Amino acid sequence: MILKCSEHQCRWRRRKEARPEEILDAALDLFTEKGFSATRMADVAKKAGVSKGTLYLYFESKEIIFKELVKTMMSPMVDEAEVAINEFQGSSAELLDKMVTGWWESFWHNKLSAIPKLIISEAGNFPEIAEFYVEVIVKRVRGLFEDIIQQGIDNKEFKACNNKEAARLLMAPVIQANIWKFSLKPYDEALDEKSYIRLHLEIFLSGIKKDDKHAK
Amino acid sequence: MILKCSEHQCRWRRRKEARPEEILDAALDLFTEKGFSATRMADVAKKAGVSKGTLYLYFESKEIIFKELVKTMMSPMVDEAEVAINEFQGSSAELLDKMVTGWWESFWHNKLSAIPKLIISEAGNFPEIAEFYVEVIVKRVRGLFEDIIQQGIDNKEFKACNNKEAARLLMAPVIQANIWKFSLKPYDEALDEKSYIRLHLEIFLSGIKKDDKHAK
DNA sequence: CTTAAGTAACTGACCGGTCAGTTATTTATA
DNA sequence: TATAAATAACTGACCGGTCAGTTACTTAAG
Repeated sequence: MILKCSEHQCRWRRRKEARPEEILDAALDLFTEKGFSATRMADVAKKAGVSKGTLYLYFESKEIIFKELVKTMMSPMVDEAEVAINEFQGSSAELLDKMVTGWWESFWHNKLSAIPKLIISEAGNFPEIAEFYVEVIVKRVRGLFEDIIQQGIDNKEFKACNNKEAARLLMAPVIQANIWKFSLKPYDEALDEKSYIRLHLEIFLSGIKKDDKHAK
Repeated sequence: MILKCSEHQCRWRRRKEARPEEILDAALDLFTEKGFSATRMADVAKKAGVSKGTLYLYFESKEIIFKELVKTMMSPMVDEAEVAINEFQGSSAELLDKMVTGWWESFWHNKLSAIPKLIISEAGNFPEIAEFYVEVIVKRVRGLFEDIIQQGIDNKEFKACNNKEAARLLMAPVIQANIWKFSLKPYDEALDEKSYIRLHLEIFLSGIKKDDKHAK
């Protein structure tokens, strides 16, 4: 019988397939905890259960690891949002509500929610990553909201207004809370995020909807 | 006649009084441009027109310089806001409008507006600074808005709602735009900030005001 | 089946460069 | 001259990335 290393005691195993994801996972955890610059490749290696040299067998550089995180792990989330919108039946207000509540919920509980704060923190020193993130994530997500709002304006559900500005305004409290979660939250007063978002939607939707025609 | 250095050519002059502010100014510029960690003390020294050693005659460490920036330059802005509120005559909605527009305007054009993004970026690695900032700036500013909103609720101008959440919601788009300005702006679509804030106030105030009693 | 030759995944000591902070020395000024 | 202010050379720790060598696994000949 052939005895593989896995059935013996051995210093390491060959696991070519599993390494990249394990390395990305370890990197995300450490980037989240310490930020990109302050994360040491030695620590990533240790957390991923490999040696430092192995990291460079799979990724050219620290920066490439960061970029790969955005590319391979975040983009799929936007795809999901797109699908959800296309399948939706109902008013624009209901769709916005569903999107914000849904996106919020799924994003808030996902490890990846640390990425926006990371990108913002490091944008100055890694312009390429920031540019990539804006093109691939920011503009796309915002575009979804812009379209829904424009639709609401067209069908007289919402007041006439600049839909691009409105989309940013709709997202701002969500993004703001997300960034806060990964920066000042430990030092600040607690916040009930669900209740916060519910109030946001109440105020925002009430503010953007056409006045009832019987109102003064 | 005694000829002072200033009247000769000389390698340097004694300027004990002027140094601290010049150093803080130089540091703020570089922190804004590169972030805290990526800023080199040698560059701060060069920009301030002194040698690296001189920095340490006036400040114990790089971190202390950062902390001092917040302490001596940002706090006075909160004082101003407090005064403006106390002097104001008018409705709560008008006061909120004035505060957001005014705070926005003055902050947006001030060098110090780079500090929030800096703090958020470095909060993980410099908890002491983050804690200090939250206590001295964040809670105080938010408190001002909380009070105005509560007043509006009490005098039936606003709907009953959680004033702490509402205060955060009012500030979120402003802070969000401020952070964006110092991170993703160079890579993102342009934004007319004045118009953006005007729309925010329209939607928010319209959303939080008590419904007209003749409305359905 | 056994095993020796071959391959590629993996390791970890090391290197070159960087940078916050220190100190021996020089210079401006009272 | 005395000394406070400022300099510039220096130190030592740190870290991203490299590479010569090691080991797990594969394969093919016997």
